[in-house]
Amino acid sequence: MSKIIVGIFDEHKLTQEGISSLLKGIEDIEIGLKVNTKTQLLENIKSSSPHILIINLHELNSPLLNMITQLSMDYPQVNILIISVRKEEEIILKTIKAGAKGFLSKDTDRDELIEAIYTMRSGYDYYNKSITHLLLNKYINQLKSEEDAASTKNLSTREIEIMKLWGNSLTNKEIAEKLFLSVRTVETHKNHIMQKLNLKTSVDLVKFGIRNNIIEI
Amino acid sequence: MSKIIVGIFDEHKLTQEGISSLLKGIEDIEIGLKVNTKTQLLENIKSSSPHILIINLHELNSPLLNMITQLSMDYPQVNILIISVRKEEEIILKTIKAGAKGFLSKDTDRDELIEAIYTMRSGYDYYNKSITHLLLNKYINQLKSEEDAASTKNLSTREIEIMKLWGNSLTNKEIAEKLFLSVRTVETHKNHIMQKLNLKTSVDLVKFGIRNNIIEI
DNA sequence: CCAAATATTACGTGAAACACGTAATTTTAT
DNA sequence: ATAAAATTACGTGTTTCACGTAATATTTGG
Repeated sequence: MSKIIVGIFDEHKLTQEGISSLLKGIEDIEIGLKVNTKTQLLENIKSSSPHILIINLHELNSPLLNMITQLSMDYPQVNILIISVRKEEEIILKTIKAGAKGFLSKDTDRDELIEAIYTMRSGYDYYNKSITHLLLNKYINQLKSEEDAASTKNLSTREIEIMKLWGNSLTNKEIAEKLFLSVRTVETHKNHIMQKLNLKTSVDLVKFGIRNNIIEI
Repeated sequence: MSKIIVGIFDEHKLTQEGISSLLKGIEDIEIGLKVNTKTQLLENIKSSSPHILIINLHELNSPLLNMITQLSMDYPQVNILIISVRKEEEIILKTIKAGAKGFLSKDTDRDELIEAIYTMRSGYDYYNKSITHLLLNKYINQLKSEEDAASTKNLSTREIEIMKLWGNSLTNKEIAEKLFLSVRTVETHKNHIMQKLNLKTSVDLVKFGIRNNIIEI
């Protein structure tokens, strides 16, 4: 395969140099674009046509996010790799949704950067481990608090199950079919839930479910 | 550090041999336990006390899941690493919730298996990339559907007003009295809201209201 | 181990809410 | 000025809710 052309967009010249120097001397990689402003980037991206565009994201603001969206639509062959010191869920997800194909957080070393570039050159996405952990932790906390809610308010397994399905917009009939129960049984379970939780309306039940991570919003 | 003692539980002897051979010849790793049944595992786990217990999960059933839960409670020093050809969200999350510290899907190569073992020996969790993708996709889909809903909100003042009251746990009758309307009118407004937002159930309406700051949670 | 408590299943009945249509009157926007 | 949208309201059939009763089944505490 021919050389991988890498572009670097970084509003801070110094950090840009840092990233650039990390990649210097790698035979397969050629840095074909180094820009500090949006204008420079848009002027030169076409002629340099990098395979990978590294964007060092110092802070997430909507102009930058829009730029990423725009780039990924106008130049789909350019794979955008975000580097960011911050790794809040919001930032990661928004950039990926905007079209970024990779994300590296601050605890990434040179080897991983290179690995990411190769991976993305082959057409795959690359997200580093801290992101997996971030997402997993969220999931697991969700699962845990689900249990907490169930146990503190002494809802039974079946009740939680039905609440979940109902909170997922299933009708009583659909729930009944899914669980091989009669509609009346589903209703009874729901009655019991309302009694146990001392709730007045089903609106309250949805809210309770959301607050306690039983129902996804 | 002394050798890492690895145990392998696999109901299929052949695949067990495969995993075992992948690890053969690595100086730091010693395979101290190779079992095919739950009974064998429980009989020998204590004496062999592996640092890592690889469980090849051919299919997820509750006895296996319970076994994982039990093991992780009874032998917290044994780090459980799940290997599974399947990678449905449910399986991954359930095993992790049951106490597994690592998960590798079928597209894992030998190097990654070894990396996972070293990582877990150091006390960290290890989940491979396909899992990140799985979780990310779920998040992104969620974000997308949220946006669609928000962009479609051309609700009238009256509709918002009724939605708010309803979201405050008032019944249709109460809303009607408060606004000097007939119950039927309140119903009509709610019908219109549902149509405009293209929602199926009132559960969805509560969620929409909360997401769009119309209903307080 | 057994009694008591809880969970799970299910029905009856009347009231409330929902789905889907129709429709008159008023307000808004082009 | 006139089309589009908002506000009001009803008809009718279906579904859900509230509240009770009740037969197993399972779990748990003494």
